[in-house]
Amino acid sequence: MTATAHAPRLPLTRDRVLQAAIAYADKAGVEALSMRRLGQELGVEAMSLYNHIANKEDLLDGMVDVIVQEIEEPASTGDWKTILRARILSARQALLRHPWASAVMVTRTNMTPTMMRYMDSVIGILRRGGFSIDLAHHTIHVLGSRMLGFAQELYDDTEALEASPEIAAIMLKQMADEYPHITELAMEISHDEGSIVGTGCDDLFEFEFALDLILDGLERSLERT
Amino acid sequence: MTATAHAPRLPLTRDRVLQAAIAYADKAGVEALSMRRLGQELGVEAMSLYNHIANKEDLLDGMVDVIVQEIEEPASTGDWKTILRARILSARQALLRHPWASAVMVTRTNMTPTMMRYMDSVIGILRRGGFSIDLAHHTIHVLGSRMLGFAQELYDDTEALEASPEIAAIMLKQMADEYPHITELAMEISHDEGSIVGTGCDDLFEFEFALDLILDGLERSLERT
DNA sequence: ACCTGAACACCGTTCAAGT
DNA sequence: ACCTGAACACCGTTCAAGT
Repeated sequence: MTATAHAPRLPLTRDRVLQAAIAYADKAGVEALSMRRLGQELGVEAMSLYNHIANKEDLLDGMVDVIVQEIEEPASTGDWKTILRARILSARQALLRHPWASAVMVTRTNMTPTMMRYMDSVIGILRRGGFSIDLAHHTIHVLGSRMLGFAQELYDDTEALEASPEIAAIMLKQMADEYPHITELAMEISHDEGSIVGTGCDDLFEFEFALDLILDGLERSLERT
Repeated sequence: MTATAHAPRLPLTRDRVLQAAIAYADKAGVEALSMRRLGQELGVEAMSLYNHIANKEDLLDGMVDVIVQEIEEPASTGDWKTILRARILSARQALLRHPWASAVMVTRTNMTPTMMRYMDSVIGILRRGGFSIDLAHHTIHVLGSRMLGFAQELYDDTEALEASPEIAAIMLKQMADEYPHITELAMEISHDEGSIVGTGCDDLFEFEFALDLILDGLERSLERT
């Protein structure tokens, strides 16, 4: 079999498998990522992958691990609040590059070394800032997934506006009766978004609003000690 | 609630399907819930279910819907903060009865009428408390999943202590080098938990700490207007 | 109107067999 | 040591056929 027609076959490695999985999830979504398709992507049978990863859970753990490694440590100086804020917003940047990542992180139950290292560094920032062990512990709970740069957004704001404007207008009448407050809020949002190019900016505003509210609250807790 | 295979066969209804699905998830976990198994549970072929639910997504939507309906509206009077706090802690109670519910909620993208009604009532509490539309909107983002009574706990506290005490002690030495802050925190927690019966109480403490920190922050935002 | 059998197009994973 | 073919035990979903 001549190999000239195809690219010279690199040997499979764990890293190459993870990179291919991430690239595929980036372009097709995680829900489309199966062992068979990943094998296909690498020019290999699905079963070969098991020589480099234990199983699909291990694959997903590894993918998340790579993303967390991508979080850059901003060279910020200052108090704990400034440093932590920069670190979390940096994590958010890494997450935004991989839209599937937050959904997968939520399903992880195994701590990976990279994840441990990240959490350890966050706790370190707090401890050096004067947080007691207990307060640092509570902070981890308060931040939750926000520590990694994503929030548990229950539903998308824009969902209600997905229908065509004419249909939306009719639905609005019905909605206004049953859900007056949501309707009121949705209309306000749709006004706002008309005046902005894109919605990414808005999301950042909401994320920072929540983050700062929490950081301010923590600062008060710290001062109270 | 689930009919045994020998009982006289009740006609299948959407509600009976949802109740059976919830009961099965309660006892076996959602990951074990398949259309085939649910059919089995109801003494029926899996394909019959499609006469009452559109597909599995619809099944999960319906299950969540039932849980949200189970959230009791506490008859609390007072300011927005007291009322909202009671409502969220009541939501937490409903969620605790169904350990799988929060994981499923996180994957929902379709708003159901019951979900809309719940969110509308929360926004209503805020608006009556003097929140502007914008601040009410931000509040939804700040609360995120906490509005429904659960937090995005990234990893379980107790995980590090799952191994046997002897092995844990050896691991601790290695861990202390690589992850000093996590180790310090984990040891503090293990001390605390030794003095308490069960951990459910502790989880409530963390939940309330975070909730109160957020509510206090919102109160300050409100006063600033 | 509701339920079923058979079938389709997938999954993750194993294991003996090949190179 | 790594890769493959075949197979196992599952999935969700469809559709024509039965009652």
